[in-house]
Amino acid sequence: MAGSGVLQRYLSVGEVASRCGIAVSAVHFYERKGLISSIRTDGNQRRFHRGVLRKLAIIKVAQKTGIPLSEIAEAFDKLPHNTVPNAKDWEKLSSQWCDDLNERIDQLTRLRDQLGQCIGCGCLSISDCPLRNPADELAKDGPGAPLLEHGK
Amino acid sequence: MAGSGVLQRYLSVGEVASRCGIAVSAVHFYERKGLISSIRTDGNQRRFHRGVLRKLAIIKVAQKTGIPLSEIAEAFDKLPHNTVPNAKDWEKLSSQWCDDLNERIDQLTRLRDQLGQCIGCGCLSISDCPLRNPADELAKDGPGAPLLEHGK
DNA sequence: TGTTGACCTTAACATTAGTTGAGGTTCTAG
DNA sequence: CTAGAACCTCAACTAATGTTAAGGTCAACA
Repeated sequence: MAGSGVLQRYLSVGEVASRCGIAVSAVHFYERKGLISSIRTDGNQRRFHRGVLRKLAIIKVAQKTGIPLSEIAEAFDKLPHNTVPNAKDWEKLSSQWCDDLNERIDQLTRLRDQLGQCIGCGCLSISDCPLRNPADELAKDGPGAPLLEHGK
Repeated sequence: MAGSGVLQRYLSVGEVASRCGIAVSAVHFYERKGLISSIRTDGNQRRFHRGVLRKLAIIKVAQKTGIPLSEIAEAFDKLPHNTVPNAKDWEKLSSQWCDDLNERIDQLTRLRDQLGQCIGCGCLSISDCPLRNPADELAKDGPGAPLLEHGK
């Protein structure tokens, strides 16, 4: 085990991976993308500060909400200090992502309602739907699908 | 213009693309993936039955709900007849996808609530969070991230 | 008939988020 | 000290969803 003190100061890549429930290759990947960082031993092996666990936990949550890694990296970069995110940082990040999440939920909810309406009205399938031009001669009005723009 | 009768029976790929608001390359792509089909002119150009517009509208909606193309293709394949989806088909497809959508919304909602809780409790950032082992010595209990499993 | 825009195929590229394998080095336990 | 586990790099591959480019053909209008 790397650095097996009573209170380990540094973690090997394998330890980080297993403690976070992700693959070693994913840890490497996140480091390449600049999301986390490490120092090296004399033998060129990575050693991670334990704060990386918090970062990885944050990454996992953000990913679940649908935030791409690039944005997560950006958010990390914008933190005032370049160490481990503290409580205040986390609050900032998470409430921002919570907003994003709410917006995505709203979008999907609107879509669901629209879909529900369209199941009833049959606008996708029946030619006399108010939104669908009867003989499709609306086409000359220009491109773009006039369908399913109910709620819009 | 291809087949310029008073009531066009067949559409060229460009017409289909512009009427659906998608790129020609996307139409080709969907055909390669088996989602739509066409016949050919003597000169080897595609001609699409107008029903393809309905199919493409359905594809667009399904994609918005997060259904991958492979599943859309599967759903199309399972339709009893192999022509254009009719009202009943559409109802079946859309209500199924509506269920999927609802589930995704529920998932995201649970995540949001969890995130909201964690903003307050600070479990990701503060070491005395009930879910976070104080000195991280819980690690020997095996791999896996113990964080953010509140609502689970 | 000539020109031009729309079309054809095939292959390569782009993006996101990683995984897998080859070939070689380091670390740790016995 | 040595075997084997864990680590290293680099390149290639996966999957989904398309786009772009190259090189060639077709068709419609004047």
